Amino acid sequence: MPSTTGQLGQRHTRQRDAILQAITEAKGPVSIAQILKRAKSALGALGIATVYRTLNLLLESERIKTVILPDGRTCYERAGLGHHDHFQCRRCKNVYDLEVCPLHLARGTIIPGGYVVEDHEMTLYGLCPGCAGKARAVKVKRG
Amino acid sequence: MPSTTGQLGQRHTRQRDAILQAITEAKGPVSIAQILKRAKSALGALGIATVYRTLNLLLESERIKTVILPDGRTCYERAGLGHHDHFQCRRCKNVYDLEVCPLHLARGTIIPGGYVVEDHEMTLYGLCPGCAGKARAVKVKRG
DNA sequence: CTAAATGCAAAATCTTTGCAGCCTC
DNA sequence: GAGGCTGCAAAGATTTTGCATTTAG
Repeated sequence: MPSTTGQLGQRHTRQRDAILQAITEAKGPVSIAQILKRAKSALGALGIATVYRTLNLLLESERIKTVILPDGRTCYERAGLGHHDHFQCRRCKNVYDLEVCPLHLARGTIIPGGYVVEDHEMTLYGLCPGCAGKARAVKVKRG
Repeated sequence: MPSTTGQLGQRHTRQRDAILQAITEAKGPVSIAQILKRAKSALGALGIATVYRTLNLLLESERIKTVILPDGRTCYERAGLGHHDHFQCRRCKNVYDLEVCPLHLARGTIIPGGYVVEDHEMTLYGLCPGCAGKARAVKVKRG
């Protein structure tokens, strides 16, 4: 008799643990390569097919979301964070989640051109706190 | 003796014409598939490899730019338009260039979290003027 | 034990490249 | 006419799928 738990026959494995952890531990969206690297270091070995299959499972069960950055990198982040924009540092290339949305535009606002705005996705660029500090230090050193 | 015109031996062909035209005529970024379809209808036949090669040439000579939308679609638009955001209609799925940037944030502003903002890329979502009109008409019809 | 998950390798996509023939200039 | 351009098909890169083996429950 088939299971009726509604769990769609999902099992708990070391691989799935490590993959989900690699995503949830990050401060922002992470790429497949980053996920594979992190999870591999925790497991020793891990097939790329398992990563893709697990990501698709996590996407279907809405525990993670896909984030495609403007540079084309496909990344993943945990779901349920609510709306937030992203920030990519030009120096260290890391991507961070922003806590505040700098765009103040109410849902339904009509902007020039006659577009009715419902939503947006944005990536900001510049220097993250760490790299901004380093850049300042270099300037001071140089005089 | 090799050419010294600096033109890197670029020739004017029907194919390149049609491809560039497909991009410059659009109201916003267009995908490879759209470019191929439009250019093909103007030429009769066109190899996909020629499209890719021509796009890379146009990118190198900075006559077009790549735009990767948050849904992962790789599109192209003509260069030299200056900063602008994009708007994707949720109804007709078309992507338009916006004339005004709704984000008022000066270069160098430090936002919560300590990030120094230099720049941004944004895609807004909602209804384009045409689809907003149709949506209104449907509502009226229904009472 | 049983069915699901993994890992390999093969398949399916999308993009790039090599090469023979074609077309600008 | 010569060299760049095109189109085909083969090669790469990335993601998905099939199948035998392993493993969770």
